[in-house]
Amino acid sequence: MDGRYNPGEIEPKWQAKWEEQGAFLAHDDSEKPKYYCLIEFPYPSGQGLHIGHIRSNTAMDIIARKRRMEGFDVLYPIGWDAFGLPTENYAIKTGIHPREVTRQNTDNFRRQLKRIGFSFDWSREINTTDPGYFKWTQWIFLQMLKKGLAYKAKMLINWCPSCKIGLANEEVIDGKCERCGSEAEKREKEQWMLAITKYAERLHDDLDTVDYLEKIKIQQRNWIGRSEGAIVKFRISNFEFRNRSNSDVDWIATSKTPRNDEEYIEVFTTRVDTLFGCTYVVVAPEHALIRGQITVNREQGTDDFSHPSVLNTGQLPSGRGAGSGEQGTDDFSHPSPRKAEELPSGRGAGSGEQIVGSGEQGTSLRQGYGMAKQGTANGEQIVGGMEPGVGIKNWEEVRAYIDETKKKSEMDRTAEGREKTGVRLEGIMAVNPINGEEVPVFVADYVLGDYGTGAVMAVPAHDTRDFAFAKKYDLPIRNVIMPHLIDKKNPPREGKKSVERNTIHALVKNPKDGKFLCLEWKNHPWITFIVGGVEEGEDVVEAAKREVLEETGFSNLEYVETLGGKVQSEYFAAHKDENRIANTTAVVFELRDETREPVTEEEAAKHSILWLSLDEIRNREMTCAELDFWLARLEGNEGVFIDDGILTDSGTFSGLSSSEAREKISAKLESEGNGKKVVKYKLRDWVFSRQRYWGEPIPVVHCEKCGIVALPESALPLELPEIDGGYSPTDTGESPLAKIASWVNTTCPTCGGPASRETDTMPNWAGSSWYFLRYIDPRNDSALADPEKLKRYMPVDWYNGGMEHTTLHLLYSRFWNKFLYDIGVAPTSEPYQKRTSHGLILAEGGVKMSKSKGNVINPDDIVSDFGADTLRIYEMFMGPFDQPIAWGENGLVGSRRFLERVWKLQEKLTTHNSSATSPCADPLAKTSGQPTKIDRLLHRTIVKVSEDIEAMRFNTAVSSMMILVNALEKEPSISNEAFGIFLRLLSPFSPHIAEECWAELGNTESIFLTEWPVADPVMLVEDTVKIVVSVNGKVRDTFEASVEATEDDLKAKALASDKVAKFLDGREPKRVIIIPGKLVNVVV
RNA sequence: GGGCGGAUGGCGGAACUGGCAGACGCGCUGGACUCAAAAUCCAGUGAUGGCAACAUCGUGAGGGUUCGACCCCCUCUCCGCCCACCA
Repeated sequence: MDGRYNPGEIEPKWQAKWEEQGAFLAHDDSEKPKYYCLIEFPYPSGQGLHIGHIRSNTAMDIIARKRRMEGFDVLYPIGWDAFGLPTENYAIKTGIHPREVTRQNTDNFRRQLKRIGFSFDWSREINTTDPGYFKWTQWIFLQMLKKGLAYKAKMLINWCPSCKIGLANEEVIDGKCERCGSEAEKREKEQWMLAITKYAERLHDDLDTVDYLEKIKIQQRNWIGRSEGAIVKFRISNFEFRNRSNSDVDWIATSKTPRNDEEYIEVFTTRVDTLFGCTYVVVAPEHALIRGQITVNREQGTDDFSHPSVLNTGQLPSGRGAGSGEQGTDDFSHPSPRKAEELPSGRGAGSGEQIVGSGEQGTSLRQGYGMAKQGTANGEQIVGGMEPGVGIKNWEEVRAYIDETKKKSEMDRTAEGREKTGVRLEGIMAVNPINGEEVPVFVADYVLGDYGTGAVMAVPAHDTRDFAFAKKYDLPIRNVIMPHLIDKKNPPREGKKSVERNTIHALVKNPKDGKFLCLEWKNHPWITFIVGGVEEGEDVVEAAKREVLEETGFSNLEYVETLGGKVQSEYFAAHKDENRIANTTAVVFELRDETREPVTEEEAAKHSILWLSLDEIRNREMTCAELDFWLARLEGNEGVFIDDGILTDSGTFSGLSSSEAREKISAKLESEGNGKKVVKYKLRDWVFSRQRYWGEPIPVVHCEKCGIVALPESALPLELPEIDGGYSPTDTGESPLAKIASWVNTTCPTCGGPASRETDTMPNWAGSSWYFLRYIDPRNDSALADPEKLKRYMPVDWYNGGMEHTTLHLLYSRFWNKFLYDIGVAPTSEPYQKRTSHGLILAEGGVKMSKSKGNVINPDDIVSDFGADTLRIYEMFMGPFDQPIAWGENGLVGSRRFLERVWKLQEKLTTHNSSATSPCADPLAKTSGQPTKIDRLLHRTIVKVSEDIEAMRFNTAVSSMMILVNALEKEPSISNEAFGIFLRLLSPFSPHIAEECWAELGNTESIFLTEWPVADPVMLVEDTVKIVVSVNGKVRDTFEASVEATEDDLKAKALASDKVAKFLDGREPKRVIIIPGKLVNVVV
């Protein structure tokens, strides 16, 4: 060692050596077990490497380096997710070819990453824009097309009328075009779709087989949105057929359902237990019943119930002529894309895409439309059928409503407090199959056309949305679920008989002072409202009035309201010596005057009258289990009870719990052909088209004769044509590719006739959906990757990335991998064994770093000023890895000082630079003799650092190394062995300084070829421990004790303490709690 | 509205499974070195009271469980992220 720590000198030196030695290459033929570390490959933006990239890359670099030292052959690859909007926009602005921009940016990123000293296998670098790469992206698309997972459908896209281009969702800010600020519109366009919904169940269930952070699993599950429920068929009465004749298809013949004059609305519900409370039915504006339009490409393949979501008569053959007989027959409990040969047709609307602003950090896996926006139109083509509004008498009004809905922007539909609107369909009624009751039918936009069946049974008593709608349109509210309570004060007693009764609580208010009439019982310590039973067939209000009169004599009451539905409570009725199951209705009255009739002596003997204000009721011990419900409802929290409970007024199902009732009611419906249990997913198919230049061309042509024809695999890669100048999309919203006639016009691979190329390109999620496979065999020209190599490396053992990618990217890539697994390409069903996430690095002040704010930190500056090792260790030390953290320069100084101190430790080495052989071959070499304090600390540090790395607690790992260095500094001398062990612990964090010091120790071999230190158990055993003595839980003293000290020893020693004696103050300890090895607590 | 996460000194953050709150780092204060400064080193650093030993208080607020609570339970406030009329 010569003098000062100079990272500017040693860092490039070691980087060059490692590269020269191929130190971090993965070996396909290695004997060692493999370990595949993956980070999300960056989008090479013009802004250069973000400080956040360094944090996540360093974390995985630490794991990769540790794994190598643990004897694994590690694959830690890197590449570029280089298709994407910023590059394209830059090209539009400057006219520079995106390929050139990409080249410059990747060069810069590569240079920056290499300066940090990451142990990437650079020989496997990939780039999604490289034809040798996207050849296989296109190939996968063709396989999906073959298996019927890729299809075309009409979709709404965001459209800027001023810029005349389609906008990705992230380009629409608050409903406006990001660039020009004009209001974005929706425009219908035919789009390529990928049927990810066919994999919904497996994507959901297989999460059980992988080791992802729980929060990631939760997000994935929520996104997939599995819900169990039931389809219920409501027959439409008064339905009038019209206009069958003008259909150009024989829909009757192709309709799978036996035709009769009954038509149905099918609703999806998760709460079939509330079916008796249904007082109307609502269909979405998009629903076929009111569109009255027959559509194709609807639903098929995405639903797992036996009937389509619209009128049975609406069924028509799909556009491909496959016949709608197929429709609905797919059973997706075991989806097998291998079998799915038909083009599944467009269930058009997609789910809400969320673009999660990841800033420039994290990775580029961030663009595109993602899954389609919710609430957009179904991909439908009108081919004939009924005329609009069949059977609907107020069709004009209905159509006006629908038109209005269409005009509403996405914003309006979700903003403005979401007041519910709708129109009743006059002339038709729906029949509730469980009780034969006719209920009205509405169209309302609070029902979504693309979820479930596009129709709901409305149960206002038990659904807040239905409730709001029912209130507004004055529809009946029927309570059929009772909350269930057990009275805690008088719980039911075992062995007593149970009696179920309908009861009332009368809440009688005196308008003079606002107080309520209560009863104070004489033989029991009770205060109650006026309580009583409801006679068979008696009206609850009448019953309540009667009870008030009988018990108190007040006779002139005005009925105010009934407080929601019944509440069931179980309690022990001491005055009757029996358990009661009381189904209680609360009725509110006001006194018109204080007229009182005489009360029988018997009643008068039982209780006396008490007037209590609401506050008193709340504070006094009322004997009323239902009190909380009554108070809430009195205060205007209307009686919508949305939880599970006990059924009431539900025919033979009354008395069942909600969950029992769901089973039994759906079983009954199914046995009668009126419904069945189903599972639904919120997940929508993936909109896969972009009207952009800088993406993978979709490798199909449109032939006048043959329709959509896939390119043969031999024609791949289909490369982008050169464009002079304009990379802007066309005025029509088509991709810029559409402008290049020489490229568009081609011949059909099937018939040789004229054909035009598809001009849409793929979203840049495409390239990132399978890149982890390509790393394994990145130069293979004849296959996506060699199957043997795939088998060696897959699955990815550890994949770390940002939470912003847990829904879209993670789901897309799992989907593609599963598809590739199904067609025999990928060796594992799940691509990633383990997934963790990092927190973002924010700018100082906790805001996002952005060019416009001028608060972007350039890693080059930090490396120049402090060194890569300092930057790395600081980013690990600054805070918990999984939490967002604000950047601050302050801590950097401390990290640099730490490395300086490490450097200086070399001066204390006992055998400085004296040996050419490796003095630290065996990490446990020096465990003989009496372990010193330093030995023990060293070995504890080995344990701490090892464990912390595995748990990604890098901050505390660094802290424990600092503690060790602080202690080593105080030693007069340090053994080479001890220092060597420490260097190995440090090496994954700050590899250059560790390697340099290691070489200075006289080692000729890289520190990364040594083994990861293992702690000697002997060194971890302490012979004395510090025992804390507390009195009443407050620490008063401590003492050293042997680890073998018995409880009695500890107790005696603790009680002998002067300080304890002082706090005992002569009193005898009541109790002494002894936790061996830790503390003694004296209780007085 | 729903889900997830968070709140600890002047600051970033520690605290295993309920057992000495504030590790480690930054900053600050004092000292050493220096003509001086930087760098480095040493000591101190939660608040309050006290010359001090020491005592009391203290982990967003309020309750509870416990011998003992940053940690578990209940209620609430605030912050972040994600989703959001999903039947």
